[in-house]
Amino acid sequence: MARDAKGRETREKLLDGALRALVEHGIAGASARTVAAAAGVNQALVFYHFGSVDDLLAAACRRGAEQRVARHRDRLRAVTRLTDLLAFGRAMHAEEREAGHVAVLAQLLAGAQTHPRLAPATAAGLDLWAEEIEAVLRRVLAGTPLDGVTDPAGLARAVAASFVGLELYEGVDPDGADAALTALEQLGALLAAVEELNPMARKAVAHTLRRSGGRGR
Amino acid sequence: MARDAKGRETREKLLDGALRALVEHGIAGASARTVAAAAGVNQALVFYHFGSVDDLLAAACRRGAEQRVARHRDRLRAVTRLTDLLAFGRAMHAEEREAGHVAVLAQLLAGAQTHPRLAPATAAGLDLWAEEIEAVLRRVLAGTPLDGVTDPAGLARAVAASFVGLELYEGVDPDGADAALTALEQLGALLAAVEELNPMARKAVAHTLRRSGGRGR
DNA sequence: TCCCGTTTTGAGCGATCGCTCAAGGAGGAC
DNA sequence: GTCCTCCTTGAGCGATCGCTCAAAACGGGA
Repeated sequence: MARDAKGRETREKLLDGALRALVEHGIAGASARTVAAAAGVNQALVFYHFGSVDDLLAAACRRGAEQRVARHRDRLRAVTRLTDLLAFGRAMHAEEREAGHVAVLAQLLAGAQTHPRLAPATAAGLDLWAEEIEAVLRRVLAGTPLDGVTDPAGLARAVAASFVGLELYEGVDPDGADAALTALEQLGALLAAVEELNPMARKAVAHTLRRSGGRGR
Repeated sequence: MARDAKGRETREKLLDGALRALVEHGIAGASARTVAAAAGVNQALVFYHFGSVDDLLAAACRRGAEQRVARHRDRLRAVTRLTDLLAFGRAMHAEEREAGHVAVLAQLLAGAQTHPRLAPATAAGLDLWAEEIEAVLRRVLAGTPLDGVTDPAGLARAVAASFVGLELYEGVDPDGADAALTALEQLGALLAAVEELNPMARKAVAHTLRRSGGRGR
């Protein structure tokens, strides 16, 4: 093994171990010893390489979010309609669950409420997702009556936040979470239906949207 | 103090202290000692009255959800339009935040992923909210083109889950959470606009909805 | 070969964890 | 008064926490 590659490999092991420990034991059980055990290294290396447990978890959060986005980026970018976006969300969620990656970001978000050092990392992880979703939304909404009415950046954040909530929900009530996802798909069908309206009806919708202010409430 | 009222008062103090400790220290910091300190009682009473820390937190979760629903039930039931529902959500969230009640349910949901004893209580707490929201949705959606297209029970769960996600989001990125809420309000304006369409356009929307299947995807 | 900087190790520090326990109030029944 | 039951207390158990440290192991340059 090359000299300079040793420390780097250990860091990789610790980051992977941190994500695995978060899935398995939650934020409360992700201690230096459990993370190191999951990584197969000595627990003192957590502090040698990352300084503290919180800093390791923050780094793992960034890495986890990047990996997850990378796993699904191609399919997310292939989305062209709102209903496809929801179908993508359901499929991605099922796959992540199958692979045991679920709720890591949610655990870190919960921990960030009381561990200030985790907040920037979790916010960055969410933003990574939100930016991907925002790009899709901008493309999907362009030309529809919704264009210019809804803020794509805000909507993307809402979608990202909702997904975190749904992942947590699924952990305590899978059936309820499934019903929620189905209802959202039905809601997406409404938005898609507006796109498919005949020109006159579509014009009426657009007009009503403008008249209602387009700024909510 | 009457004989039978002593234990009951201690239990009340512990439940309140548990909620306060959850807000202040998060699920990871809500130990028997911190909860008892917040309640102003001896830590051994946690185990005398509730058996374990997890059982106390579960009871506090139920109580917290009930109290929160009770605090806002009147105004929630006064909601008659979808846009009012979102405005209510934003106002309730701001009030709860002001009062320091935010993210308790979110903390418990995160903890429930790895503490099986918490899962039923958090699921029940979410359901309490979802049922209130579901009743409002049934009333609000009745007679609109959305009636019969979207499942009110599932949609209510989606709303409840999304709100949990948004509370967590706000803890790490207040501006992003605010943008998300605004975007949702804009989305609500679209649904409201459909309600306000002229009869012909509205009929076209309803027809398109039926043609698109009404079951999502 | 020896040296030196990096990495790894296992022991151990003080603090906190969930929980138990023996001991002692504080009413109410008699 | 004497019980009896419920409630409360402070000490303390073993385990785990984040983190530190001295010493060993290792690999490359001289």
